[in-house]
Parts: sequence; structure tokens; C-alpha cells
Amino acid sequence: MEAMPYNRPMLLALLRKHDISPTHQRLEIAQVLFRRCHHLSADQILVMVNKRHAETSKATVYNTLNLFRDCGLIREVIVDPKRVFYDPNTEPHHHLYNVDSGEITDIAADALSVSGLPDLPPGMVTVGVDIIVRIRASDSLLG
Amino acid sequence: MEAMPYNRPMLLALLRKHDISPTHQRLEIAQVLFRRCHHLSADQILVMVNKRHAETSKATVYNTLNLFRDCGLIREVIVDPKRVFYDPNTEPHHHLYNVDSGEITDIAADALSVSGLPDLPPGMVTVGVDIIVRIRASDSLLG
DNA sequence: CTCTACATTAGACAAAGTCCAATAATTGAA
DNA sequence: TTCAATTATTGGACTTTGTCTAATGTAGAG
Ligand SMILES: [Mn+2]
Ligand SMILES: [Mn+2]
Ligand SMILES: [Zn+2]
Ligand SMILES: [Zn+2]
Repeated sequence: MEAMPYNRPMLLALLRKHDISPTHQRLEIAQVLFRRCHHLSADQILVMVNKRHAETSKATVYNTLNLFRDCGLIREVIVDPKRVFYDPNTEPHHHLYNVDSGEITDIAADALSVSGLPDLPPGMVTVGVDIIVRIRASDSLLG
Repeated sequence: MEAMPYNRPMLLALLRKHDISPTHQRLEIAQVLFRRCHHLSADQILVMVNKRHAETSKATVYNTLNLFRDCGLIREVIVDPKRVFYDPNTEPHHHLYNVDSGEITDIAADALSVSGLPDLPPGMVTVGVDIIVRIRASDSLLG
């Protein structure tokens, strides 16, 4: 896994490499996504990006996340029916999901192996294999 | 895996066993869920249950699905950010998800093995491991 | 600097799901 | 069987996540 780009020049180069016009808003959103390698929802990103000055709209956050996703810069993590999380790590990997807190943690793909995947129907191809390990505190309700 | 209950008496017994009052609406919903062992969304169930006569409200469908889920009669399948699917098969198993058509197919748990799951943080316990194999037609866009 | 293509925006809209307070059904005890 | 108490159902308001649109703003090639 390569290092994440931290600073403006690196982010700018990253966007240019993907033929994305590096607007102010896109750079701000990229910075939030790539600086700390977290799993964030659109709403969390909207708040973070407008922390200093309100300068990015909800529509732009969604536009940008969809653009970055389509370009393969980020990927979606579907673990919570209430909202999508965006993951700056596009290397194959899996997730630990704390169902109480909502916290999402990476599991390296090479730490983990799956065998016995079924043959696909003819003419079908695998887009990806997502493994989600749902965890909770052992003393929480039901425990 | 045991056979699914088809008819009214069996469904009635199933609900009673879980201390669920077997109302007309709950029996209709159970019948839709258990008769054909599909993965259905709340909206699909609402439509199916009201096919003959409109007799069950949206609120009741959601109430009932949440009740059945809390009782362990069904489980949720989280693969599509747009809606939850409900699965009458609560045995451990995994899913093939056709991202184009939305079709969900079961993968038997014993067909498949995962090794290398990480140690959990102390005091944490696994609720479940979900594996989703996302597939599409090899000649679809991008293919 | 100008022009054009592209990006951003507010706010309307849509869909999934929850909540509420009024009504209706179920149930078990009398 | 009756009846009161409990529990379930309901329409519709509400919330949240996300998309769309048409008006405005901006970037950057020439
Ligand atoms: Mn939802
Ligand atoms: Mn959604
Ligand atoms: Zn991740
Ligand atoms: Zn299933």
C-alpha cells in the first residue's frame, strides 16, 4: 500500500492524474478524505469541509463523492442501511464494523483468505468480494 | 437446514413459538417471507401482501419486519444503499449480489471458508461475518 | 482578456423509514 | 360469552439520505 497524499500539491497532482479539474471544493473534500484515512459519510464530510468557512454545498459534496467513486479514487462501504461510507483506501481489503458505535476498521486483504467461492453463472464476472465482520462489546445488551 | 413452513397452521405455530400474537397482517407477511425463500425489500413485501386485498399498511409492514428481525425469525441483508432486504434464512450463509439486476442469491456457509480473521479488540465479540460477492454480466458497461 | 465549457449552488424533490395519536383487534379472565 | 386491558394497526406527518434542476460562478485554453 502506498502512502496517502497529504498536502495540496500532492492532492492537486492526484486529481489532475484522473482528469479532474482541481477546484477549491474538490481539493477541500480530497483533503478531508485522504489526510486521515477514515471511513466517512457524506454528511460528516460536509461538516468537516465547512468547519473553517462555509464554502461547499451539500450538492457539491455528493457530486464530488460520486465523481471520485466513478474515477476509482475512493470506494463506497455498505455496512449501515442508514448511510454510505466513503473509503479512501481502494486496495482490496475488508472491514470490521462495530454495530454499536458505527466505527469501521480495515482488515488487510492479505491477512485473510476465502476459499470455496462458488462458480459464477456463465457470462458473469466478479466485481468485488466484501467481507464485513460485525462486532459489538460483549457486555452490551443481549450479551 | 430445515424446511420452510408453508401453510397457515405452521406459520401460526412459528409465530406463537416466538411469543408473537398471530394477527392477520403478521400471518400475511410471514407467508410472503417464508413461502418463497426470497430476499425481499419492505416495499416489495408491502405490494405482495396487498395484492389480493389492500389490508396491510406500510407502518405495519415495517413494524412487523423489525419485530421478526428482533426475534431472529428473519435477518437483514445490507448490500444496496437504497434499501434493506429481508432474508427468511437465518442460518449462517453468504450472498451473491448481481449489481445490475439487484438479484440476491445464497451461498451456503459450509461451501465457503474464511481464514485469517483478526483478533478482536478486547471485550468485543463477533455478531456475524457477512460475505458479499458482487457480480455483473461480463459484457455490461465497463466490461 | 474573453469565451465557453464545466462546476457550484439553493432549494425543490424523491424514496426509505420512523413516529404519533387515534382506532381497532386480540386475549384472557370472569 | 362478555368485557376490559393490553397490544396491534393505521394514515399521515415527519426525518434523513440522496438526487435533480436551472440559475449563477469560475477555470483555463487561446
Ligand atoms: Mn434507511
Ligand atoms: Mn439512500
Ligand atoms: Zn476501508
Ligand atoms: Zn440469504
